[in-house]
Amino acid sequence: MMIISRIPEQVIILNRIDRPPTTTRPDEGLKSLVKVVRVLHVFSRTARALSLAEICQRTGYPRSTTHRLLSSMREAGLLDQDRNRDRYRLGLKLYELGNTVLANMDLHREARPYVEALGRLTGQVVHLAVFDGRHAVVIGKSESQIDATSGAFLESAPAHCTSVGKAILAYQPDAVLDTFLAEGLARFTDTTITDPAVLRQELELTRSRGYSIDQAEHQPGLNCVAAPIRDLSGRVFAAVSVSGAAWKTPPSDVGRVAKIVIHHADAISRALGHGA
Amino acid sequence: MMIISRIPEQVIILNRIDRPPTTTRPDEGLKSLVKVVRVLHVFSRTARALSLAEICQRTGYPRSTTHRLLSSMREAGLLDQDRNRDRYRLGLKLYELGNTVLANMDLHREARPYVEALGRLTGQVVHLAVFDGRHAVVIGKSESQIDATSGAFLESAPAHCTSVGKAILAYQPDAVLDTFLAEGLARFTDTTITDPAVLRQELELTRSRGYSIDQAEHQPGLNCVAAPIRDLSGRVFAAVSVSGAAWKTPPSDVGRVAKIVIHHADAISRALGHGA
DNA sequence: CTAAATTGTCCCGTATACCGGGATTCTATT
DNA sequence: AATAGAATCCCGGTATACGGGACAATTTAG
Repeated sequence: MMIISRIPEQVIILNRIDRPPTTTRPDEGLKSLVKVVRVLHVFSRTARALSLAEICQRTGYPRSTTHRLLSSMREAGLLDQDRNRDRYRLGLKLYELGNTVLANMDLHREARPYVEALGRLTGQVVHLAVFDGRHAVVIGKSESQIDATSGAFLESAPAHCTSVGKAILAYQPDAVLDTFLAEGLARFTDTTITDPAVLRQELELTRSRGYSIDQAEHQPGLNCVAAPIRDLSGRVFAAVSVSGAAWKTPPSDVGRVAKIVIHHADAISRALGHGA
Repeated sequence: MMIISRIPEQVIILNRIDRPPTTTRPDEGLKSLVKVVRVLHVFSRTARALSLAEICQRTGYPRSTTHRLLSSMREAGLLDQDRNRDRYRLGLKLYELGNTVLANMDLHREARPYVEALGRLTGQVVHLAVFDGRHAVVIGKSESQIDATSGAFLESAPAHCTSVGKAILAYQPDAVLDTFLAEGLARFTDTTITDPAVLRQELELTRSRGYSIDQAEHQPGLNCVAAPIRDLSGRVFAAVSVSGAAWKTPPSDVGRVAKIVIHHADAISRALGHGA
């Protein structure tokens, strides 16, 4: 008995005419997928394992719905469940997918020549890093380019106390920055920025001049200058930096070095298709 | 034997007679989520960027459906799209989620004492690694335990030529192994196993004796012995190994060392809740 | 340069797959 | 053993996603 849908046939023709931009909402698409992603985002480094009730509370979804959702996600491998009746956590499959993302980045190939050139030009160590929401993960280095497809070293450091981290952070949407700040800013040296308000100012400054600096905020005696790299959709997702011992890099040099770093970073962005 | 549904209601019969016409299966849950995951799995290290048509072809879904699906996934951040009308690839958000999975693993905490004990007992270097579908990623080492929450080094090597890799691979479901083999086995030394059939045999052997060995298959002159680690659902997802210079470890020692490695690996599994 | 073929996007009625209140079962606590 | 609280299951009703097909934007062929 389906009496539900009975739409007047006359209206149909008119449909094509009215194409006012306001009526067509950005329509988030599949409703269930929105829910799934929402659930995934409930997990974080401080919320590693959550019960059904906790997930309900944080998402606002009804218990029954959430339960079905979680079961399906577990079945699909997006979530793992501690034993049979216990808490949920992010699934191992996500780790696998994440590593595939990293391995498939064009950044490895495209950035190599620029990273090496930058190393030769400055005579200092150059780092290439991507952002994972919390850390700046180093995927390339002058003199020892990393090849993610055949085994590699990966080094990572918190984003708030490294030049690459701040260069990326400065261009993230507010939501990302808020999430980042929510987990706290650990101190590493006596110059590490641990006050969220101060960091926001620092990022503002970084945006305004186009490059970031690290004054021994992670490792004592080590200064760095970094500039952001954009993917072909224009989003900042990586950065390059030049590092040097503090006593070897007088403040007067920073501006000069920064220009070179920015130039190379922009070249990498272009190689990735940004603005093409 | 199997009673599918215990609802012998006579009343309902009129309304929905056909209960088990097509779906007698354990009901995979949200249909759309199954599709989403299927699409995610179409991507791999050899299929980095795919067009709508290619994805349709590989999944078998109709164009229209796939298009809607891809749009929603892009909106959700699960996929990124090169420019506006171009290919799709796995989204950066997946990388972020993957790193969260790694950071949230109890393995870091729980395994540390056992890894260190194993290092003291054998006097050799001990590695703790997890599997990402392709590589064995080292997340812990005797003498220098890695803390994923505050910055770290990660070293990874292909699974087919390391003891940790083979220990994990030996216990993976067929589908995972097939995917792994499909991308080829790179040669590193003259003992590296590059023939899929030979590797399958080797894994069979590994299963039967409970530990794996690496006879200089990745680095010349370096032998290793590894044993699998299970999470609390019983799945093998990690392994520990002991490495030593080939000339220092006579074949007669392998059995003795393997026993110790297995013992510690099992202890870690238990600490994670396996069999509790 | 035009035409044909291919590929991406949009529309819409329909069928179905999901929603969520509430009953039921299971586990933890007193 | 009894109670409370959480997780799981059920089922009617309806919102939602499906997918054929039209249309638009490319690319390739002529």
